[in-house]
Amino acid sequence: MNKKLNPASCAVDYAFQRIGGKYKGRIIWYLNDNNILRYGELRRIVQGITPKMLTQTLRELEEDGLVLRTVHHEVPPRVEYSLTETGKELLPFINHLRVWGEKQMKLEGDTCY
Amino acid sequence: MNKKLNPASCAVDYAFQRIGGKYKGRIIWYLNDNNILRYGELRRIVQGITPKMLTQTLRELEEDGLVLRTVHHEVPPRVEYSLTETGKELLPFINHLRVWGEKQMKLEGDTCY
DNA sequence: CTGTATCCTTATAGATACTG
DNA sequence: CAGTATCTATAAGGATACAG
Repeated sequence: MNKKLNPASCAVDYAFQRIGGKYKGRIIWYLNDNNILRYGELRRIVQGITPKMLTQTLRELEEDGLVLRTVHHEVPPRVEYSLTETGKELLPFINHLRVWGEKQMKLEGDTCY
Repeated sequence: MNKKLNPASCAVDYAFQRIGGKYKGRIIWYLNDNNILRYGELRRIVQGITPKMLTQTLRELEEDGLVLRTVHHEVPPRVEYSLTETGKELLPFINHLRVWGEKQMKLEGDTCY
């Protein structure tokens, strides 16, 4: 352990850790094109996600500098999420991956549930 | 459950499932540029991986059509792994992700261990 | 509305020994 | 050389109730 990986492999691992996980890709994708979404909107759009996972995922994305969290101190409270510039830099790749995924799914006859 | 996701989010999830996991990104990256690597070579290069995980990961990549496994029936046995055309289509994505990761690591002052 | 807290289940990965 | 098998540990995710 604690052996030095070569820089290339290390960065690949690093990036996957930052955008891996069950919901991060989807959330980044939903926030594309300067979408600004509220907590409740994300909760509906990211179907099946529990509040715990949504909060946890958003916090990680925020700590990693990919997502901006804006709190409006109103009653009832309003919290909006959007992509940072760093997060937006990932959009072309997410999109590339999405296109690849769609192609693969067609080849395999898979459907989305 | 069993609700239909919209196609875009579905494909993103699909793709992440296919290339997620702790070692898949690295292995795909190591097999770039038409590299052909033997089991033992991968075992050395993917530092810290156990034979169980290496085999498991390679099998999944093979089943997903990203990696080609070629068995040479010799003594001692020789098994070579390479990227399929489908797998090669992911290289730009992996590479961009790697560049992004390197940039982020520099910003944060992270190092590779 | 936007979360937390707690407990529980499942998925993923690691250690180690062994085989054709 | 290229794996398997078995067991264990840890991480990730899910269910549910509740709070500011």
